[in-house]
Amino acid sequence: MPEEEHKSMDIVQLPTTSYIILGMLSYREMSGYSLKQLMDRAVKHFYWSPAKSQIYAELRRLESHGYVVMREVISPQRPDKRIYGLTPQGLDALRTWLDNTAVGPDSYKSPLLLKVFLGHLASPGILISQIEARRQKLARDLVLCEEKEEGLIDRIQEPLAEEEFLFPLLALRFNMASIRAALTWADEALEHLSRWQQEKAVGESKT
Amino acid sequence: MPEEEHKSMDIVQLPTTSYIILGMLSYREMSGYSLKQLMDRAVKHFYWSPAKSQIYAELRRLESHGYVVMREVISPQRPDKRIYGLTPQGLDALRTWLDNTAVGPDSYKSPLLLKVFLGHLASPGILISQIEARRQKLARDLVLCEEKEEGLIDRIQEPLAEEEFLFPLLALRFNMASIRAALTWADEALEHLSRWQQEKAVGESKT
DNA sequence: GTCGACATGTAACCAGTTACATGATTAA
DNA sequence: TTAATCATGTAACTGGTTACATGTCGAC
Repeated sequence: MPEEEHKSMDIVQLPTTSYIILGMLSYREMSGYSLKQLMDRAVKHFYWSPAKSQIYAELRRLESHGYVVMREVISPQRPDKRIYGLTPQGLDALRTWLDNTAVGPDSYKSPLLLKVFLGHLASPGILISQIEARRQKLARDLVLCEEKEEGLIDRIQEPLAEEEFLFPLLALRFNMASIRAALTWADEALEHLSRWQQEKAVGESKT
Repeated sequence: MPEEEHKSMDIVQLPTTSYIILGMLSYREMSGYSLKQLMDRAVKHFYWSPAKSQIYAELRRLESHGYVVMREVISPQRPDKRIYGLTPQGLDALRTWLDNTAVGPDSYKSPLLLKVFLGHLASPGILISQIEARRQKLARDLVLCEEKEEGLIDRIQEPLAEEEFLFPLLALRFNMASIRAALTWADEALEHLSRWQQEKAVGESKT
């Protein structure tokens, strides 16, 4: 049986970060600097935002693959800029990645949960205050999300603009759902832990 | 050569991974091999599980700090083992880290959410099937969590054992809350996306 | 007689961070 | 004058992965 040949010109394996950048550039061309700002606002919450030094390096790599093109903007007033734009090949690579059904697994790293997990070695009061601090941060984040959501919903009502805001809205809704779940969990955990703290205090006073 | 002297007095700042390992060794002494297995089962879900090569390297580093001690178990039948145990200094370092109120922020990386966010460039059918696949995986994970939860609740009822299982239970409950939130989100997202798919199909048939 | 569990490691590599370096403009 | 924002980068480093290397034992 003859082997099936798929001749594909330069299939390059890029890390996820590269595709984030290509994705951001699909909205509009941008400098490394503004890319960093956009990623801090938009993707940090469900993925992450690389250090600026890495963004600049990544842009140069993408350029070497022909996925983006650089254009220098020299200004007498402002600092010089390097504006990067997506090429057809870049868009193609991005689409191929998006439509690849193999989606990597989520990774969740929570130092707080780790401390909870090892709580038997911690000081009850400190553990409780760590969770309380987190609960407050979550509450603040939720408010920010709600404000952002309103802005998106307003703009989604405009005709012809639905597609542009549906996807960011879905991503935002995921964040909000996660935050609400974490808040509920924190309340429950704090109840358990205050009982534990009391029991521990009683146990120690008896000795 | 008396060059090798462990430096337990140093104020060393170790990566989180080191403290996970110290934490695992606080339950019982273990080999690198069984450490890896335990971490895959217990901490992978709310933190992550390093590659085995890293665990072995990390154990050697912890040993050089005097936080763990190694004992070789030579067996004629089984492969030789290196069993690592927590030292008082190691426990001390772990407790200090746990009680440090500066808790690092959670980091959440979801390639799926990234694909959703960039959904305007994706093929509707494929994006939907990616989310559906995820929903099924989440449902399976939830069942596994529920089973684990029952086991923990059973053992938490036993007197004197509460502390030992309260903390793993709290961590597990966090997972479950996150999974349930993600499932609800997926249902909502799939509804939105199927409407989008239809609209896109109508729009294209008109041209 | 091959496969999976047990068990430990090395070497090469890559991804990503931090600290450093430069320098203009604008606002307090 | 101090600080923030704009703007781009280099160098040194660390954390972590993958692939490779080595070997035994028990089960099918």
